[in-house]
Amino acid sequence: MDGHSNEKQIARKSPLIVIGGATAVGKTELSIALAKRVGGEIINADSMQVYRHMNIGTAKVEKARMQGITHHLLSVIEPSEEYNVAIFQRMAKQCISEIEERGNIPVLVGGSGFYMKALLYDTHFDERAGGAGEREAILEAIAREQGTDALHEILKEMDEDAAAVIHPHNTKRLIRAISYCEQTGNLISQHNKTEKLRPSPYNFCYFVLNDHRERIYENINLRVEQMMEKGLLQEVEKLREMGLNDEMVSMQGLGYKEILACLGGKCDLDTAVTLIKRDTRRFAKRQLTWYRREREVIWLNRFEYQDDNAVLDEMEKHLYSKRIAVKE
RNA sequence: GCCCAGAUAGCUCAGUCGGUAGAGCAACGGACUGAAAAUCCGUGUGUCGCUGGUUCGAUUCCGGCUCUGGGCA
Repeated sequence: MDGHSNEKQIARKSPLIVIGGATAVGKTELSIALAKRVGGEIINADSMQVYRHMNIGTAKVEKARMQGITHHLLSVIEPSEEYNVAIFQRMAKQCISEIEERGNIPVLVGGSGFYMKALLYDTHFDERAGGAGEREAILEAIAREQGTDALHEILKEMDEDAAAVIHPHNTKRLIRAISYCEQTGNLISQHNKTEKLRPSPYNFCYFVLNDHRERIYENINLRVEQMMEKGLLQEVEKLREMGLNDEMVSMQGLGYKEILACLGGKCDLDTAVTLIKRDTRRFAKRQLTWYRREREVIWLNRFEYQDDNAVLDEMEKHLYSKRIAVKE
């Protein structure tokens, strides 16, 4: 392929800027600054910031810090409502087309790598294989009564390749694989194989903001303290009064599940805070593992730059080379 | 100044009747395709304070030194 036709192809695809990175690394501020520079609108790719009434624990941006930049998919779902990758993908795609109509650039920002990947590579989600239903409940009961190995055996009968890859203890994965096969008649291993090869429909730049691990951990510890000062306890109390409990997906968010356990008398507040810090650190580590595996990622190590402006300059260089957000 | 105890993983400690070492917590690595801030898997990461001596061989025994507790002056 020669340079000319390559350029033509790039020009045909929709532009998309993606910013990922571990929690508390500084994505929010940087993304707003970039959006200001390139004329962007931000789409939130965070599985917890979508919920309403969950502001302190999710470190959601306040209106004042947005500097006039439009943010999408923030506080748009009730904590009792269902939300997952497929829903996120559908909503985010809608956002992208609206942003394009306005002549702006979509900037996908968040820490949920799975969500970002689903949008970026337009992963196909079969409508027949929905979320948690009766079948899932039955499979869960089997796991409880007969052990997860029983589920593994069931999957082995249906999809040997999937069974070889999913660990016998990973109940969630096993249930998903089994119900996918049952509901669609297809093999999940086959589905994953084809989705992996799907090219992105976007002309994108995928940035991952990073810093020294120690620095990230310091930020996390500090941020959790600040959350407590801002009234995380009261926020969770309010959610509890609204009737939310630890069964709900939204209440499995970091900070929420620990405080909820504390309110339920399972531990004291100091222990809960320590656990939030530790679990958030572990989460950051998992996020990094995810991004490390992603191909086509542009790593931005904060410690290699003078300041945020230098980071932004670097980002613009990459955008320019892809003909994204080029100013005439 | 003298006496006693201790010094082993990032932390708290165990142990080796002399054959280069574990436990808990913390940490680290990985997987992930409709719960993803979820779920699951894997890994000890160490000059056994320093320095001489005895010994085939010392983290272990002996001497000296340093540091940290506690006690007596």
